[in-house]
Amino acid sequence: MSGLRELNPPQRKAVMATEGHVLVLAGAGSGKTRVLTERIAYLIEKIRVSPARILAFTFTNKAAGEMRSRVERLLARKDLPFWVGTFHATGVRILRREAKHIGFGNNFAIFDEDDSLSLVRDIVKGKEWRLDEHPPSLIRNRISRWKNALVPPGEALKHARDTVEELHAQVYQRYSGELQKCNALDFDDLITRVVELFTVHPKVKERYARQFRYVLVDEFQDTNAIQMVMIDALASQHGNLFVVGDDDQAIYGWRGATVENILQFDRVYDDTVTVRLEENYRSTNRVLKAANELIAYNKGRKGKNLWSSKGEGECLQLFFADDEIEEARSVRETIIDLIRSGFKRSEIALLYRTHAQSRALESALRHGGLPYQIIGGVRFYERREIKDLLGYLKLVNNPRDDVNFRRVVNVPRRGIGKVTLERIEKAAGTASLSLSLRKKGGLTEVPKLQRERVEEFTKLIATLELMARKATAHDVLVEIIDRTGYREYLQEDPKTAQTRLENVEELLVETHRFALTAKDPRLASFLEEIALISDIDTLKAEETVALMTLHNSKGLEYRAVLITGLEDGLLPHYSSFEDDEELEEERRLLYVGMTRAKERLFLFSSANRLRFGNWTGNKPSRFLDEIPMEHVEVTSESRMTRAGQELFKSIDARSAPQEQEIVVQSKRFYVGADVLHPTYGQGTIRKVEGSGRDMRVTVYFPGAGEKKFLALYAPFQFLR
DNA sequence: GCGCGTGATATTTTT
DNA sequence: TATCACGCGC
Repeated sequence: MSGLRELNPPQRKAVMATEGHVLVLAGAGSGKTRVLTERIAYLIEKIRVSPARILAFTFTNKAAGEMRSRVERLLARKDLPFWVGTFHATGVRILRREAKHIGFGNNFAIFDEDDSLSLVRDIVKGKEWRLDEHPPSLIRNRISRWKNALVPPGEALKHARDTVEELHAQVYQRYSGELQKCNALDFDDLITRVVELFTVHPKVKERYARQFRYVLVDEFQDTNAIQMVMIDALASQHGNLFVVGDDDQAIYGWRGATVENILQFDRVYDDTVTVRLEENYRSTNRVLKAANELIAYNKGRKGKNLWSSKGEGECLQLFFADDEIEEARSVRETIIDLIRSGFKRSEIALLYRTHAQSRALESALRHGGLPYQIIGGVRFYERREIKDLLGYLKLVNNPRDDVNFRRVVNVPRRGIGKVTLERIEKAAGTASLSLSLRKKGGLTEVPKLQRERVEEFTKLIATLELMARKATAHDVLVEIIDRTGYREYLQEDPKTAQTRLENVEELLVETHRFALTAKDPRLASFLEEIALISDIDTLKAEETVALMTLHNSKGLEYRAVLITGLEDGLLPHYSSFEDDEELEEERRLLYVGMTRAKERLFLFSSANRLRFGNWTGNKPSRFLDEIPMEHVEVTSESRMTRAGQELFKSIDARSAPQEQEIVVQSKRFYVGADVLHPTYGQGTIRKVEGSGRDMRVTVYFPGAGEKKFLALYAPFQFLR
């Protein structure tokens, strides 16, 4: 345990406060992963806790894997049986054992977003509603919200607030029935069903709560209400709950995450010990100060001030471009310069607000011959050909999966169209499609030719199913591609054939790799792995520049970070303009991006952008006004562009102490604010009078008494 | 049952 | 720009 000595005092406190409720407010780069791993190691080695009695939640599978290997390295042991995983993965783990209590087989399938959406779409179609009048994604969202509020399908109708919602409630009811029929759970179920299980079967809950003597949660600011219920249940027996988070990095409010979990924690558990980690080990002070000043504009926060002993560092660089092509070009040149000055490609990240922005950037990088990897975007597993093949694999793994039956029954085309499918459904009644077809003689209404085709398909699936019991996922996939003539089918369209075939090959490589490395190489295990995989989990340790959204950059760090698209409408995004809280979340998003940088931070803003094939104009992000210009160098190229010239006028105006600046700054002058004065030291604002240029503040300094200042010229630093 | 043309629509972020 | 639902004609 030599690691303990290397921790700073608050970190050590966080590691060693093993009993009761502990809330760690961990600023960006303050070593929270370190604290988590040291704490687990400490529990196992010093407190002598059996590893199986420790449960840790992480935000991604990748983080879970890293945490496990770091703990094992610390203790120089292998295969420690402590639980670490995402909420979803942990939910699956529990539900696999307890499925019978909630009326499912323990071999239940997991419906991904797409399966679940298809099911909603099928239900809407089945009701003969128009898809454009009843958008499946909207309904799916509504269902998700009901589920997360623990409203069962039977009661949704009562909760519906208008006639449209009443229709959605009908879909919800049907949707639940269909899931049951398919022996499948959707993403929401993986958590809500655990909570339901614990409510209906307190004995089961008790068993788990007794097992887990210590529960730890990372990225606590991005947990939602139902996850909190799950955490609380699991920690209910021993009451040893350790959560780590940073309210300034909460970026999943739109997904139902609530900072209230952090803000209320010490009120919910009155034995809470709070530890603050404010020393940053990641970034230089320029980066940190710029980020601190920006985030200080947010109101709803606990407040903290990060500092670093890493030295001043280099200025941030800001580049204004006329359009996104020029922006991409300067991104490329910046990266090339960085590499020339000794940066490795893998030490550089390129971030943006929306996936759509990656196009221009990718093309510039390709032209510069710069290898990159892109996280997310059009995801591999969402491509048509991959979905088809996975559809087969899913159906083979779980013949009750009607959603994937419908997806693949006529792919490649085998003459089973709409009408035949309807007849199959009618004949099946309430039974699942694939299974009912295995009984002879049901399809009397289907013409002979079609019936033979259906029988052939049924036989194919049954054969593959038999095979899948022993064979690897890879072998089953090879068989599917062969038997269905899937390659030939893709070749029918010469325009897309090549890329699609390459994707199929990639899937084959993927399953092959899985067959060689996985503990259980069989189909079910493969499908489970890919169901829970997240974009960021696919980030490979390669010598490439990483491209990703700001959301995906959470938890990562890079020597150099480039953030593009600092424009009003993009960052902050349009959708947040109306709502202060959403605007604050956008600000946090930029804060998260900025604090990923260890040494160099580059910001890019473009005056024009191509949207749906039309050029549209954008103003520079309002957040740029909130980053103090003393830490920022506007690149000389910007002076050359039209956009840059315009902007210079406003920046020059801004750097002179004028009305505008005071308006922006004024919200920082309020009674009770702590300030630091170069000669008088620390003080507190007692009084604020007037506004704009004439604003006066009275400050009380313990060493020097009360002093009055004109806010405009007050040489304060603000403390929190 | 299938293919094709047309027009509407999308880009916010995702476990 | 790229994709997809829809409807028509074969």
